[in-house]
Amino acid sequence: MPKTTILLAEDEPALGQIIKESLETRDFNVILCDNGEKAFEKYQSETPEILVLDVMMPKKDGFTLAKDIRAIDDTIPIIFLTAKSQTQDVVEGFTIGGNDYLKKPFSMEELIVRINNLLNRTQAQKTSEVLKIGDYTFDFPKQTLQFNAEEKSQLTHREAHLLFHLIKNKNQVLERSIILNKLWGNDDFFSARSMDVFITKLRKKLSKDDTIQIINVRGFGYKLIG
Amino acid sequence: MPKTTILLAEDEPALGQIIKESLETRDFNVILCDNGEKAFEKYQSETPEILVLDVMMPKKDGFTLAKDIRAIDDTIPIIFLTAKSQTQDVVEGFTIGGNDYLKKPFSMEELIVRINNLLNRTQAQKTSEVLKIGDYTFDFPKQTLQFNAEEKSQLTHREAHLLFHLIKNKNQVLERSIILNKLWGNDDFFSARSMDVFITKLRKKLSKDDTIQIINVRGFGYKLIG
DNA sequence: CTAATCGGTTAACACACGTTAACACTGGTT
DNA sequence: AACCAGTGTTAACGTGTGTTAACCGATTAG
Repeated sequence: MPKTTILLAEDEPALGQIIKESLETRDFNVILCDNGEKAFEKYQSETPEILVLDVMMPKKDGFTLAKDIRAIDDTIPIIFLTAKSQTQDVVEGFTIGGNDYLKKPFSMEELIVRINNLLNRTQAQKTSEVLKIGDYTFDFPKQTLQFNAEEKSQLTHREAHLLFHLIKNKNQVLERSIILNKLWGNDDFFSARSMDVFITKLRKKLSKDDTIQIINVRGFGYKLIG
Repeated sequence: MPKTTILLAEDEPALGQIIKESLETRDFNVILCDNGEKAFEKYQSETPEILVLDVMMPKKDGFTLAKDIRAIDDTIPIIFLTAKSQTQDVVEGFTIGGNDYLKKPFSMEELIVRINNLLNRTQAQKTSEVLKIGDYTFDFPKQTLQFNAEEKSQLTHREAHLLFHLIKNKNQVLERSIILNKLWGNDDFFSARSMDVFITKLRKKLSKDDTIQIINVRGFGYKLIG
């Protein structure tokens, strides 16, 4: 999974560096700018997934910057960092529309929670992980498998993950060791036998559509065709 | 109004006493401990509203102490007192979930301003914790759950806390041990079985909207989807 | 051809989790 | 003091999931 890119605009160097480093330990990719104009340039060149903007900045303040970016992109989540002197109603005007704000001083935990909230919300609306394979519909997050308009059947956690990887690599050979390491954390004898059992289970659950098959490639892995 | 209780952990006796006395003149109730272990005991027995922790202490340092307390309570404000002015230490403090930090030497005025900031802020944010999940509206502070426009049903304390964490981690797997340590304070057999009961209760109360589900991930935890 | 290896299938098993009810504890009411 | 309602824990029993074992056929190396 590629890292999520955050554009951070904060003019106070020490604080900006602290936030940047903390977010990087949480596996985000952070671009730090110390004024609004630079931030606008970076927004266009780097296409970040989310913006964290200090309100008071030289050259171009956070609200103006947000307005300019909103004119181009009206879905990207924005979090404002405001000093305590900002009046309540100015701030609240901007909280409508997928935005959020944080009063300084704030804890990193709070910021991270809000970033994740906004990312999840927009992600859930963008790409729900519903995959189609033959006459089946597979909902990975809900772990359900539906044949045509028949009743949904519930898959177990392991079944769902295994099927997910097979579908993602449809019509290609998926190596045994790769699956084993991803789902079992190792590729020893017992895990391998366990996986065989799950392949059997999936074959059974996918047997209603005979155009799709899980084919074994001896010594290498499996290939889902359909 | 009852006095606000501050837990102060500071190993240098002279400094600890000065801070304690000046805070008491500002009408705070101060518990002073000279090491991290004592502080943890006092935290449990006295339930303070805010923590002021020296980073370098014998027995248990401030960061470790904060980590242990955060496992139980993730809302209590924490202020770190640090002699080391290096950025890395500050970052570590923030990522644990600390709310603020002060570099030594600092003025009492600074400390008091920050204490008041954090107390006001967390109070203000606690009252607005209204979360949406599917067709339900969950009011965490009021412990109510409402389906569409139907009448609100009252949740118990445990139910509300468990649901809160599930919603905060919506569409991600929430580890059993994390929930158990946060809500029960341990993760032994009996607490685990107790939690199972509450999961059952929540599933029942959330059953009116069948797009949302609490899915179990065997051996890891639960995932709220919707 | 034979032995060795890999994978397929089924069943047995251990244990994590689900569900319900009984129980203990608390705080309030009469 | 006796009672009651509400809350959370413990107990008992049932179900589901994933691992292991056993047995088998298919494929391939020697």
